[in-house]
Amino acid sequence: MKKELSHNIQDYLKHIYGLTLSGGKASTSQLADTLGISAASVTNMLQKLSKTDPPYLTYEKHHGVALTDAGKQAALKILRRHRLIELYLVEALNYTWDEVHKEAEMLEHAMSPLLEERIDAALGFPQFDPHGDPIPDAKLHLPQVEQITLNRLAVGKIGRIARVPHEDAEILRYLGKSGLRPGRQLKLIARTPYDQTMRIQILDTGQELIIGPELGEQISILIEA
Amino acid sequence: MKKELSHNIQDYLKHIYGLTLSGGKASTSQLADTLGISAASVTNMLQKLSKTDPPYLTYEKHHGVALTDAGKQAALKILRRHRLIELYLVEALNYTWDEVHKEAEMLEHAMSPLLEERIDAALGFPQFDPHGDPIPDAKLHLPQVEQITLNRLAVGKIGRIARVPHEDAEILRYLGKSGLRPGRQLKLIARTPYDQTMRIQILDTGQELIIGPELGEQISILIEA
DNA sequence: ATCATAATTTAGTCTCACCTAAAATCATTT
DNA sequence: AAATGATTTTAGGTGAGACTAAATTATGAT
Repeated sequence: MKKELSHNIQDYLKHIYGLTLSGGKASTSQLADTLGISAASVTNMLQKLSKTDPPYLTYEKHHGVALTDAGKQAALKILRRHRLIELYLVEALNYTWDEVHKEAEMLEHAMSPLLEERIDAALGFPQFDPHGDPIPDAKLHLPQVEQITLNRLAVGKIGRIARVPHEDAEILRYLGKSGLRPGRQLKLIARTPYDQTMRIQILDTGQELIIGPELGEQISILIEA
Repeated sequence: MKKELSHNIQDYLKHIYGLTLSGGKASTSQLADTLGISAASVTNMLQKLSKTDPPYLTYEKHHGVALTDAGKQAALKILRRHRLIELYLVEALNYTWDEVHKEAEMLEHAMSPLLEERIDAALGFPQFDPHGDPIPDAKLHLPQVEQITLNRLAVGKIGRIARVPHEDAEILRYLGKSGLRPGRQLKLIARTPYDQTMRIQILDTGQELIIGPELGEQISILIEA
């Protein structure tokens, strides 16, 4: 019943959570892509995970999957560990924010509840990881925040960066160099009508940057003015 | 060639290293016992590990195994990680020494070279873990120490505790309560001829204790007087 | 030296999580 | 409504690492 889920299964659930965050279902091929394995393998696993007791996801042939509550809980548990580790590595062990994702990916599966608790306490029960992603608390509740993507910020408005993408080390090094990190205030100077490219200014440093809409979609903002 | 060894194989090598430390070979059944699996499974794996390129151990039917140099290097690498983790947990995350072994057992397989390096540095390149076991350095060299088991200490002599057993949490809690930990000075008051039971005094606290020969074999001492 | 018992090895299975190739289904355009 | 192309599923297979049962080899007591 309260069996430990395998590393693999935890990864599946985590990725499904990520893919279904904005509402819909996750498709077999999306998962195959993000997990880096074949679609056939994914199908097998999805069928298996929909037939456990309790089931971790709802599965309908050819129509993708969504997490059940049990699946969501399991995903949040890993996510909590992942994000606590990321923050801990930065705070305590001098990691830069582009180094932590891969490391956390390995450690999250080897973390005991005790270690989770100790790290949480050592960090002062933090709510956000180095990329601004929310950390579920011990009861797996997420901090509620209201944020929009940079793409949806109106021209002339000021906002505070809440969250940046977290997986790609190269992007993170670029963002870091540009001063684009959670907590910083930015103002949207202009948006090109044709291709939606944005010109922004980071108020803390005065620096101006051009940001395309793909990246803009992945940056979340708290509106301030 | 420079393939990553599987967790399982790493565990085999680590345990073989432990069992052959004092010179001899490790037997199939010893390994089956310490690994908690069947002897048949062990035989399979040993044969496999003796036929790799390079081989990790030398195997002769019915006569046990010993590590090759390649096997020893691999074992020391895990041991280094294991012991660094143990010390780190105690120093940085408020673990007690009876909690760290199991945790390290999991984490050692999920540790990147970078994390190993950062933890090593954060600890100031330590030479011994919380139980007094030597930590191989980055080049996998062990600190040289001269120590004998408590069983071999002469009556009336004073020694400093160098090393205690590390796996059994219950023993560790007992040792901790008794003040029996690395660094403490003790004097061997008497040894019963019949059953080799020892009466010792911990000089730092004045406390006296009775220790049997099985435990005495597992406690290492630096002779001081 | 023989015999009983213990330790080890062989042989044959099992499960897990992946794979490829082929078949089936769905979605879109004509 | 049919055809094309993309996605998904089925079917069958692989390697790792465990298992049990049976066979073999070693050991130790008489």
